[in-house]
Amino acid sequence: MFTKVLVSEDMDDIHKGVYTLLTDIGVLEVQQAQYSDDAYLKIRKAIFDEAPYQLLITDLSFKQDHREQRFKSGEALAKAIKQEYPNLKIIVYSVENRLQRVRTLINEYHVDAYVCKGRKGLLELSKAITSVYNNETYLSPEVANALSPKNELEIDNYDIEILKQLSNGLSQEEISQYFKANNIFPNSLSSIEKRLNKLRIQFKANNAIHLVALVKDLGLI
Amino acid sequence: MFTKVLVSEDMDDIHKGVYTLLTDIGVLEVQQAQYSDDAYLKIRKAIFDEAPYQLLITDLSFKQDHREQRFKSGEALAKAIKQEYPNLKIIVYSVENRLQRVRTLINEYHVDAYVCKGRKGLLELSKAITSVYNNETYLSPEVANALSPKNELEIDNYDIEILKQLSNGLSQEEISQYFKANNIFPNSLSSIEKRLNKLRIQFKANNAIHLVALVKDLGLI
DNA sequence: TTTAGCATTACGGATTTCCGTAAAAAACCA
DNA sequence: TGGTTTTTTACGGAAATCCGTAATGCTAAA
Repeated sequence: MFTKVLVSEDMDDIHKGVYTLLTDIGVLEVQQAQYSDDAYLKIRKAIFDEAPYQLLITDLSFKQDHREQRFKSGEALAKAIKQEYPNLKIIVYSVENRLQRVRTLINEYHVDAYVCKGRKGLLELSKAITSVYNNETYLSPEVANALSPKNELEIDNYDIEILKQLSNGLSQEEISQYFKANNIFPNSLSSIEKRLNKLRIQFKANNAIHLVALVKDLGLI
Repeated sequence: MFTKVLVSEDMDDIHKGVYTLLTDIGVLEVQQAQYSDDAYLKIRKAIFDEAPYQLLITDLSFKQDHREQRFKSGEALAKAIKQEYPNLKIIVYSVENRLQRVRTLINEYHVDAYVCKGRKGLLELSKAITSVYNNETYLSPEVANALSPKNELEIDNYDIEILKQLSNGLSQEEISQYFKANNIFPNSLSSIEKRLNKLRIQFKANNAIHLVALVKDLGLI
């Protein structure tokens, strides 16, 4: 079993639960980082001291306070860590259950497991730890189908960008201007209209307002 | 100190933190309910058995699963409980930090304390318990100013209703129809337009889409 | 009762969105 | 290469919005 684990989690009650779980399954050394930056520094230092962590369990979102953080989220942290230290296993433990985000974390950042906090969160976390220890990836049932594609048929970054700008108050004409200025294609007003129309149908939205409300609720933007 | 406390919280790790806190400060009997409906039933049963709880600590949002719940949220639970058993103290313990919701909970549902989950969540929860035990209300610092009015100058329920319907995909004309059908005044298209215009100015929104996006981010709808 | 002030409604024109069709351009493929 | 499909752009009319102004109605004060 792992012997040295870092838990990056800012809420102490959740950390308490994770901590007991880890000690229960025999992890000797469990450390907590309340800020994502602290986690990063601890990981570096541990490597420098030649006593590296074998596993990082991290939340995705951290409450803001006065301290300015270099890593704004667990996502950024995970990405950086995996790039620099691909050997360090990472389990993301979060309430977030958006498939899109899970997909990015697994496919692009190559984290080793994704566990949804929830009623059975700790139980699943324990499973995840075992799987990861055996070099397998693990996904909570709720997001298990995140990796099977064909889901929510292809909303790409271009779509997201339009929706974002729309929710920022730009008119379709202004979005067209903006795309032209930033060399994003296609960028004619007509294309923007067409794409929005496709999205409206896809999300069964009555109009652009409805559409933006829906995708905001889904967490796509 | 309280002797019998019910914690309505579906995540077992958070519950673990709260549980240790409660036993640490000397509460003898701590029970957990993972579903809001369970909490309601336990409270009723305890009263029926003449061993009522003195305090309910509840989250606001519960993860959904197959079991259909009568109370969709901690809000509904708190409201019902306080109406039927005003003597039972209630502390809401949630990540949610929208002033509007805190205001409703305190002013309309008369919960006794509102604590934001966060880095210092458990600490604040402990303070809240003491305050509530002394018949005082308690608010986390983050939401302390929720009760001072003059905030976000007068967005009333009528405004909220318009914004909600708008985000539901109704056109302004349809909202007018809807208001007429439900005897909400004013309900002419012109009045709706005017009110939306006021809101747009107030929130510095470029258009209706922008407006809805902004108020959704603020958690007003 | 009259009048002033405010809220509600009505109206009209400019702009934007919505939606279908079609031309132009680009990508694809024997 | 020429032909086909797909993508992008263009255009036009109907509907909805944005926005100012004006008419109507209601209430309270003089």
